[in-house]
Amino acid sequence: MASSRTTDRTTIRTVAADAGVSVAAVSKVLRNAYGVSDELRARVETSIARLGYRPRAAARAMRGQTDTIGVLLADIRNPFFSDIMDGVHSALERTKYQSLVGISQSALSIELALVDAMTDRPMDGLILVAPRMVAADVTVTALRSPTVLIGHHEPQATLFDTVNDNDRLGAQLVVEHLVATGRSDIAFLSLEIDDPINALVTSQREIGYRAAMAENGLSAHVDIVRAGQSSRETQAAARRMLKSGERPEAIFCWTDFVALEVLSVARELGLSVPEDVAVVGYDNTSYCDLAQNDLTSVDQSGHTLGLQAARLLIERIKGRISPEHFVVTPRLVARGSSRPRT
Amino acid sequence: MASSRTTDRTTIRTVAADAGVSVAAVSKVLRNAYGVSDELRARVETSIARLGYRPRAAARAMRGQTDTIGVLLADIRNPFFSDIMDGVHSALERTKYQSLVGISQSALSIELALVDAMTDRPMDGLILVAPRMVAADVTVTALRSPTVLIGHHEPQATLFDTVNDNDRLGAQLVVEHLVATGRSDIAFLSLEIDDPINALVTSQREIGYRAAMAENGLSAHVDIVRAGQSSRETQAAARRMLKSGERPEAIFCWTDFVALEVLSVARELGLSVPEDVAVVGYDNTSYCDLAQNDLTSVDQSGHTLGLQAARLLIERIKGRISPEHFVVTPRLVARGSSRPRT
DNA sequence: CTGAAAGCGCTTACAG
DNA sequence: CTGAAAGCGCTTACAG
Repeated sequence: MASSRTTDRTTIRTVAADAGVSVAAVSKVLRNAYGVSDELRARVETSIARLGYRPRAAARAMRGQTDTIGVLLADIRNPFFSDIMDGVHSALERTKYQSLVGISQSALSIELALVDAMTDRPMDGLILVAPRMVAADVTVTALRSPTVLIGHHEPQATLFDTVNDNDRLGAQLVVEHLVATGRSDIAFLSLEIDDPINALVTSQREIGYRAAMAENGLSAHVDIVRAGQSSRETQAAARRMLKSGERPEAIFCWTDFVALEVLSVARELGLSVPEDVAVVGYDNTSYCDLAQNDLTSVDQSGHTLGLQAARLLIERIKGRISPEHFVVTPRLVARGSSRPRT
Repeated sequence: MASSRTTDRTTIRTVAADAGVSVAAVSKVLRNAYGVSDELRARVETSIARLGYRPRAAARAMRGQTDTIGVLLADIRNPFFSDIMDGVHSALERTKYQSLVGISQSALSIELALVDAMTDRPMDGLILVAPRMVAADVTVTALRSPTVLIGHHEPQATLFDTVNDNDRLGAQLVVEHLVATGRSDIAFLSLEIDDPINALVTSQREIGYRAAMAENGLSAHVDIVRAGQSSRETQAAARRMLKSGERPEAIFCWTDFVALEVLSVARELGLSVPEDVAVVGYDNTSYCDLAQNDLTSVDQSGHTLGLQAARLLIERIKGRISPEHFVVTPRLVARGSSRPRT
C-alpha cells in the first residue's frame, strides 16, 4: 500500500529534535504566533528548511484552521463560472487561503453529496455557486461551516451571506432593449429544472421577463420555453422555436452559452440574425465579443461576484455573524445580434 | 471564532455511547470491515442515522484513506478541460472517490504552490493536467502521493503514469489535411511559455508540425508564432499574421479556444474563411460544431484522457507500482473552416 | 520566552 | 465477534 512513502516522514517532532527545541515552539514558529525569541525562530526555520518539512494539513485540521475554502460549482462548461473563479482567485491572492473546487455537474444529488464531502473535509468555509438545493439543506450546511452563496436569492437569510445579480432587473433591461429596437414578440429560453425554487437565478429572470412584458403591454406574447442543460436539448428547443409558423422576433436566452447554440441553429436554418430573429444572452462572457457571435448580453460581472463572495467568506471565517447580502446591478451590453432591423 | 458551531459535535464516541458498543466497533461498521455481527451492525447503523453522524475526513486522513483525489487544472476557461473532467467524473462515478479541483490559472508559481497544498491535504492521489513544472518537481510530487499526468509527455517515467494524445501525429494530420485541401503556406499559432520543456503538448505539436512540413517539402514555409494565453495577446498575434503582406493560406492553432479568436479577427478584417485563410483548431471541443464557427479540429477525446487517468490513479492508490503510459491516437475532424477553395 | 501534556476524532493492531 | 489502548501529527491552554 505504498507504505515506503510513509517511511521516515519528517514531522513537527523531527524538526523539534533537529532544532533542539520543543514541539510547541516549532508549532508557534509555524503559525507566526507571538512569544518566540528571534533566536529560537531562526533555529527552527533553519531546521525546517534543511529537512524540507511541511506541516500536514490533516493534522492541523483537527485542531485549528486549514486555510482552505471550498467552492461548489454546478458546471465548469459554462464560461461564466470561469469569470466567477477569476474573482475568487483575485480575492484570495494576497491571503493565506487556497481554494479547492468541487463540480456537481448540475445534478442535485451530486451537489448534496459534494457539499457533505466538503464539510467533512477540512475546509474553513464554503462558497456555493448557483446551488439547486433547497433552503433546509443550505441551512444545514451553513450551520456546519461558514457559507456564502452566489447566484441564489435568499435576501432574508441570517445564517449565511449571499452575493447576487439583480436578475429581475437584468431580464427587464433585455425586454426593454428589445422593445426599443422594434420587437414585441419576445420569447424567453430558460432552464428546465426538476424542482425549481424561487431562489434560482433562472426563476428570477423569468419573473423579471414576465413583469417587463406586462409593463410593455406584451403579456399576450409571453412565451417561456424551458430546456435541459445539454447541447442536444438546447438545440432541439431552439429548432422548435425557430421552425414554428409563429417564430418569435427575438429570443432571450437565460445564459450566453445557450444563446450561442441558438445562433448556430438559426444559421443552420438559413435565418439571419438580427434580421429574422434577434438573440440576446446573459452573463456577457468573453464569447459575446467574438465577431462570429456578436452577441448582445447582460453584464453582471462574474469577477465582482466571485471577489465579493470570497471577501465575505473570509470575514465570516474570522468571526462575523451578522449576515450580508451583496447585490450587483446588471448592465445591458448591446451588440449586433439585437441591432434594429433595417 | 464561530465556536458555537463546534459545540456538541457528534463524534464516533457519541455514536458508540448511543449504540452501547465500543468506538472500535463503530469504526468497523463505518468502513465495512469484516468481523462485526449483523446485530451489532444494525444497532450502530440505527444510531448513526438517528444522530446524523458523519465521520470527519480530517481525522480519518491521519490514519487511513481519504477517498479524495485532487485534480490540478491549468485553466478552466479552456473548454477542453471540461471534457477531461467529464471523463474523470465518469470513472469515479461508481467508486467511493470524490474529486477536488485546484486551478493554477496557467501560472507556474501557483501551480507549484497548489501541488504542495494538495499533497499536504488529505488526498489519496493526484491527477495533474498539462502541468508546466519540470521533471524534478513532478518527481517530488510523485514520491509524496500517487500521481498521474495528463498532457505531459514523459514516456520513460517510472514513478508515475501518464495519459497522452499522440500530439506529434495530431499536428501531422493537420498539415497533411491542409496540404490535401490545397494549402502550402501553413503557419502554426502556438503558446508562449517562459521556460518551455519538451514534455508540453505545445512543444510536441510544434515538433510534429515541423516534421510534417519538412516531409511535404514545405520547410521554407515553417512559421511558428507564439502568443500568451490571454484573449488580448492571442488577438494581437492573429491580427499581425492576417494583416501582413504575406498572409498565410492557413493558420493551425494549438487549441480550439485560440482558433475561435482567429476566426473573429479574420471576420473583423473582412477576410472570409476558408477562402482567404483556412483555420484549424485542436481538441475538437463542442464549440467546433456551432455553425458560426464550423471549425476543423483534431479530436483527442478529453473524455477518454480523463477516464483513463482516473482509472490508472485508482490502480496506483491500490498499490500498483509499475508505470503505465497510455496514448490515444488523434483523429482529424474536417469542417467548413478548411474546406478546399472553390 | 519556553515546554510538558492533553486532546482533536479517527483507525489499527492486539487481546480476550 | 468485540473492545481497550496506542497512536496519527498537529495546536492550545497552562505552568514554569
